[in-house]
Formats: sequence, structure tokens, C-alpha cells
Amino acid sequence: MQDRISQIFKAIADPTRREIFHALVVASSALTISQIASQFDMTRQGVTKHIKTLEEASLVHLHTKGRERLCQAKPERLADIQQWLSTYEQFWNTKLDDLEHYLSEG
Amino acid sequence: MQDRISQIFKAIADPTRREIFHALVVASSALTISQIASQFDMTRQGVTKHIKTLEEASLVHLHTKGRERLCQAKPERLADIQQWLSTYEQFWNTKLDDLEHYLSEG
DNA sequence: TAAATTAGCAACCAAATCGTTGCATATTCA
DNA sequence: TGAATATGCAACGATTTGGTTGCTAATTTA
Repeated sequence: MQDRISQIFKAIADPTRREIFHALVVASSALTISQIASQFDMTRQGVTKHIKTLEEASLVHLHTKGRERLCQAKPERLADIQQWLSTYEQFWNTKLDDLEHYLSEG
Repeated sequence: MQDRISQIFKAIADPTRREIFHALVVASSALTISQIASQFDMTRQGVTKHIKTLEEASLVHLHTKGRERLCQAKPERLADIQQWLSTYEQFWNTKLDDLEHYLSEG
């Protein structure tokens, strides 16, 4: 389909998915689809779709237990984004002379 | 329309736009729409649309000079993303006991 | 002034996105 | 076993997305 970094960016570009992801991160344990849906003004199927997108981006891990589907956040996958960001970090994180040094060195 | 962070994420979620953005960052000076288009296998109008998206996300600054539209990258806007990431950074950046400390305190 | 260059705008198109409803299936509980 | 629970799958619909073509307007250049 598409490259991993695009998948991750698209997954978290949607505010609802960011909320779901955050809910999973702060949850003390894995949550079921229904548990997540109860926290949002959306149908269970809507949540299922968002979870699928997050799982395809490796931001959520799913594991079936009986009739339940347990969702667990994998925030460490966001390191891929930080990796991408690192190329541009120098433009706001460092002192001006560091930037000028970078530009002159090419 | 939508929140700033979603705008930025959506803007850079597209691989073509990331390429355009990168081309602008590494360019020694601002580039015109036509100059950008010549580097990509796309029509000028296609590029114009991408530039519009990047501008709306404040990742690119436009300024008209005669008949030309000069495009300049504003990579410092990516700091907003890093800000968002910082909430989750601890999950891959710190030692395990730091994480456990966070969870027990949280 | 006439031709070439740079760009904008509008319309169109196919595909993806974000959500819904309806129904079927599997598991658990009484 | 029968009812309730948790979920999946498919179809639908409105909107957005990523791109195109065609035409017009403004600026520069010869």
C-alpha cells in the first residue's frame, strides 16, 4: 500500500484517532473495542475502523481473548516520526550560528 | 476548518508533499511553483494544490514577486509536532525504570 | 506592441476517508 | 439450551483528496 512513515502520519492526522490512541496510552490495561466506543460519540464500528488504521500503522497491538479484542497502544512506534523530524530539528532547536554552520557546510 | 496539529500532520502525511517540503528546505533560496513542478512528475497545478495545503499548515510561506510566487519552507513549524510527540517520548527514550516510575506515579 | 512566461481559477474524475446501518457469528452466562 | 454480549463483515453515502485539462489574466521580454 504505502510507506510506513506515511501510514503513521495519516493514522495520527485524524483527531479522533489521536484521542483513541491517547486513551489507550493512558489506560492502565488494554481496552476492548466496546470499552473504547463507550468513551466516544461514535458507533462501535466506527471505532473498529479507526483501530484498524492504527493497527496497520503499528501504533496499536490487537490480541483476541475469547469474544473480546484487546487493544494496546504501542507509543514507541512514534519514534519513527521523531526520526523523520530529526532532519529538521536543527531549524528550531539550535542556536543561530549552528544553523549557519549547517547551511555553509551544505 | 480543523485544528492546527491535524493540519500539519495531514500536510506531511502525503509523501509527495514531504518531498516538495524537503526540496524547499534544502533549496538555497525560495523556489517558484514552476521550478518545483520541473522537479516532479506532476503538472504545475498539482504542485499548486500541494503548496496550498502546505501553506495552510504554515509549513510554507508564499510571497509574490512580479508574476512569480516564491515558496519558502518554514521547518520551524514542525516544532508543533515535536511538542505533541513529547507526551509519548518517554516510552522509547528513557530507561525502563523511568517508565515504571511514570506509570506508578501516573 | 506582440510573444512568451508564470500563475490562478473552475470543472472534472477516480479513489480514499469517515462515518453510518443491517445482519451474521462467536463466546459467555444464567 | 437460550439470552446476552462482543465483534466482524458488507454495503452505502457524503465529503475529501490527489490529480488532471482547459481557459484566462498578469507580467516580462524582444
